[in-house]
Amino acid sequence: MPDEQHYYTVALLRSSAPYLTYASKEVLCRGEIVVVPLKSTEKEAVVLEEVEAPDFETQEIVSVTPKYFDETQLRIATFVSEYYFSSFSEAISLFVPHRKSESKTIGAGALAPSHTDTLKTDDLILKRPDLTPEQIRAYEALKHKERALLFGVTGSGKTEIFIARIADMLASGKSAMLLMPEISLTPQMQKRLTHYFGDAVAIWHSKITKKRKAQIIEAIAAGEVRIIAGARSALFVPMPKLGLIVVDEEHDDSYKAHTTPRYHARDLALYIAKHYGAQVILASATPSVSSVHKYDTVMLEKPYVEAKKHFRFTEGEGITAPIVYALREHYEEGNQSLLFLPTRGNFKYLYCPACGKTHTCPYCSVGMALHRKKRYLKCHYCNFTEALRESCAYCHHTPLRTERMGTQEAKEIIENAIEGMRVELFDSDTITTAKKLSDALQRFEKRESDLLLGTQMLSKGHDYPGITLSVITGLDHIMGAGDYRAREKAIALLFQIAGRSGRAKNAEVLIQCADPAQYEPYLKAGYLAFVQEELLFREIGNYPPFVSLARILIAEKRDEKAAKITAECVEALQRFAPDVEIVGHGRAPIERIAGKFRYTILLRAKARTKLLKALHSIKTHPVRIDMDPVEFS
DNA sequence: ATACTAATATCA
DNA sequence: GATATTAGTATG
Repeated sequence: MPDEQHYYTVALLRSSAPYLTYASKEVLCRGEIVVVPLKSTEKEAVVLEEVEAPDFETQEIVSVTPKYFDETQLRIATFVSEYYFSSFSEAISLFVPHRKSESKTIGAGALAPSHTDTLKTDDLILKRPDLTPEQIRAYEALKHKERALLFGVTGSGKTEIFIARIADMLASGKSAMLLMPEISLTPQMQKRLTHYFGDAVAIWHSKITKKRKAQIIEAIAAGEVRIIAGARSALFVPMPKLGLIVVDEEHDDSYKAHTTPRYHARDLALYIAKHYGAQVILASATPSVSSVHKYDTVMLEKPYVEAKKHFRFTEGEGITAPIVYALREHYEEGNQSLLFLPTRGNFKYLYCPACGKTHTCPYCSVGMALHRKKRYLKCHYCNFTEALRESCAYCHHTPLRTERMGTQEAKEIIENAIEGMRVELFDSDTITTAKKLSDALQRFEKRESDLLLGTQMLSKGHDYPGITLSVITGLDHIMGAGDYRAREKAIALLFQIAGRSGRAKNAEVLIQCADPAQYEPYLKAGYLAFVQEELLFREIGNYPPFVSLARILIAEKRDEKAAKITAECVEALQRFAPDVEIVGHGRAPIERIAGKFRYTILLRAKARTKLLKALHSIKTHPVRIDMDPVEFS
């Protein structure tokens, strides 16, 4: 083997360059990661296949690393690149490579996962949760299903059920994966998992250090770590003998990646599980409309504590008198409350009362958010920042007013209105680190604060004990977003926030909206009743899960160029009618971001394959393709 | 992706 | 006319 010259096509990692061919004296295996010279630098690349000597000049690979992707990873990456329209390189770069073990030599056959039978079952702490009769019923119902949706209201004990299934995996020598939508949810879950499984649990997400990740990979290979739990990226950790993937809070849109490849971690989990013969459990108190339609639902009905909830409605915008009254009432009774402000309404904008203009970003067609504390204006989309101005840029009128309610402003209003009330801000501006999160929650738990005031973050599954009042404002903004998922988003949020209160005692939920009739029926009938009704609308209106959608985004510096590309794509796509329908095309809701003019085309098709075929025909145009979009701005 | 090159705008 | 900025192209 030593002196012969071999040639291999490779895919550069973290690059969209085409496959390149390099020479090697050594025999290389498909999937091995090598270092290759490119221009004047060196890059990591994955070996694809051996080829005949090409008719152009080739360079020698620099070195072979001890890392490799297995055949399954390569195949899943191929699927991801084709379905989500990325290069193969971008798709394979999602995966965490295996490490070659010392004992194995390089050569054909050496790259199969080398640790299929090295899992340690003997010295493992194997505690199981005690399940209630209702939990046992649900556990038995989903035990033998290849995939299932576990539906249970907040506090019904879903977690114990999938922990029981994880215990089953460990007992039978398999491993398990648990996905959560947010990094901020991992500490709580880690605590619970560690209680049952000790060091067999590892947490994985983008904030885990390189060094720690290397340790984890080592521990997985040694069979010590058997459960990987974390955010989206945990899905790409190589787990030998994978038997189960749990997707907790499966309805959460955070599972959709917002950089290429724009995969949906829940959907991809189902695809990956099929390759490994693993079970999938999707869990949520507000399951997605699509999942209810697609998968067998296992219900978990009885909450531990049967709390009575009283729902009340109020009109208006921002912090109104009825909201203050309710907060004061609960405060004076010595209870704690929670107040939700919508993320959209969370930004204050500079607004001129004389000419009516909003101060917009010079590069984007959006208002610039006002950060009053630091006295500057910032664009939410491109991060352009400028000093706060006193007079209107257009008509020089002074003073300027602020529009919409921010958390900071709401806090001040409430603190001024209610003597002594201690408000804990709980939004992504304030809660920037894990420490700040746990501190805030701890202060609340120790009753050093009386009100949790925040945005979207409040709807995620953190544990807030002792809340007797939940106030939800700005639901109409979400309901009015105008895309096909607006109703689902609004109703799910309502149920999530409502579920945060009254875990321990009877509670009140105050909902600020224009039209209670849009919400009230479901509060009585339950979330699944809403989903069933929504499914009827979706079927009639031709929306997912009855069709597949794709969104094409065109963003160019020159408006005419963007318009031209859009028109060309529309023309090319029209040839695929009636299999593929152009739902609409034109300027994007946010017309300009970072100086680029934006257009979108929305496509719909009954057959996914037809949709993919149409989209692959326009791949040559400079466009971004978003399959199964969850955002439409 | 990114280094390199051609094209075009900017400036003394 | 030289230089800075941008757009386009090939990379093995």
